Amino acid sequence: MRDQSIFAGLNPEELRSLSMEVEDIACHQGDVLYRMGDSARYAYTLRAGAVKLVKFMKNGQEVIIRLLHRGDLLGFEGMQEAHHRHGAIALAPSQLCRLDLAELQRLSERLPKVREAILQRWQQALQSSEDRIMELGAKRAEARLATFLLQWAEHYPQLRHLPFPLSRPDLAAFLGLSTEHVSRIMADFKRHAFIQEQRGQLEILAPQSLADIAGKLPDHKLD
Amino acid sequence: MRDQSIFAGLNPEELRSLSMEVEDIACHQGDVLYRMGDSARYAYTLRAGAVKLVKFMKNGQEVIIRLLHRGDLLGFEGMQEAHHRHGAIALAPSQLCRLDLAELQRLSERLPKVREAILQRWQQALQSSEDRIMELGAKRAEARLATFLLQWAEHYPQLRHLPFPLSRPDLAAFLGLSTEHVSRIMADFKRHAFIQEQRGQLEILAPQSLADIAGKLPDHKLD
DNA sequence: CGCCAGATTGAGGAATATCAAACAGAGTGG
DNA sequence: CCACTCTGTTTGATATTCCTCAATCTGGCG
Repeated sequence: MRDQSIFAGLNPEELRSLSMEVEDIACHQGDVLYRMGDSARYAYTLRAGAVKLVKFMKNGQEVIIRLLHRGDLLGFEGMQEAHHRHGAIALAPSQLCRLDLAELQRLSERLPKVREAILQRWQQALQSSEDRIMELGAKRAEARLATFLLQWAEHYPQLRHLPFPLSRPDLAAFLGLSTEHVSRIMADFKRHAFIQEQRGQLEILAPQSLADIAGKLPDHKLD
Repeated sequence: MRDQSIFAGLNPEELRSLSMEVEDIACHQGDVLYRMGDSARYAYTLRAGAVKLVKFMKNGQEVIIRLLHRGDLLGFEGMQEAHHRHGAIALAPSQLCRLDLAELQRLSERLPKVREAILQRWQQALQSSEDRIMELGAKRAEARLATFLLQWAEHYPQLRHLPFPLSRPDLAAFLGLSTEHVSRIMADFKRHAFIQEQRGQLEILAPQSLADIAGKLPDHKLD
């Protein structure tokens, strides 16, 4: 993909060569990797597929805290806290590497390179959370969705036949909107031929138009 | 405060004893510590006062990414990135310690304790960002504001005469609302005698009522 | 006293949620 | 191969939340 160093210090081969025990895991759509509050024994790297990190509000409403793609890390909060801070659920058939947190801890104390890699991703996570805060705090539904679609596409080399395993409720839980509203906007985007969708595949037809909407031009309504 | 270890590994005395150069800095309300995009030479610890980290949208709208209190760190993104990711502005007269990032880098490589301390705070920052995502994504204005007031109060030992240097636009920029809406809700809270406000000081009169609202009980309107 | 910036209030409108109903598509059993 | 059901999506009508714009108010300060 875009960044070969994406696994630097944390790719399975390298870790195994350091006598770290790395378990390969495959899971299907909907599988729960861990639940929020579970005591944290393992961390994971996502090798293929997609995973959502979720929390729930008191009333049971689900909120998606982060979406993970190939190369992302999850469960690493266990390096500092005893329990997982979110639930992790596979959105699509996925492959992961499971790392023992205790071993990882030791390794990271010995190897600056591993430390660096973890810190790097941590930084990325913080960055992306802050971006979300801006999106949620300052943009309207259309703009949020447009931004999201473009960002999603960035994780793939092409604009056509993108894997898109998110349901409408998932999108809603990520964007802070109602399912119906998301559905309406997606329909709008399709009517305007900005995107196309079929059986879990997405195609970005008019990235520029989406980018315009994502920028939230004032008074530039769809129509 | 609540947590004596809050400066662990990063209090000025300790750092100085490690032959780290630590510059004490005092600033007044409105002072800019650094701007977004500035090349990052220094990091800071906030010893007293309050600071906001801000970003701006293309249209110029300000968004407050994080609010910092006594003991918080800022500018540490400079350990991984060359430039500051946000602007930092003092909300009140504040005192800080300025640390040279290069020195800090060296120190953290040598001393696990310092590393630990930084990592700890990083985790906290991520945690609080994720909490914000939930707030912004799933709660209504009233609930957001109520939550915020209670969280603000948590940073002080008492519920009366809390320093509260935030303007209405500041609150709005933090909560993702319009100034007017914030003003209305604050007025509501005062009318219901949940809070009281005078000259930059806040008093929480009915923490439980605020907590109820923060929980966003359905159908439990103010009235 | 008069002035000014920030805060409040009001009225109207836009954005979004809610509730209910219709719809589409993938299995499934006949 | 065709209904039939089930789940997820779309659509519609309506209510609510929130924003915008304009006007008024307040408190500090020259």
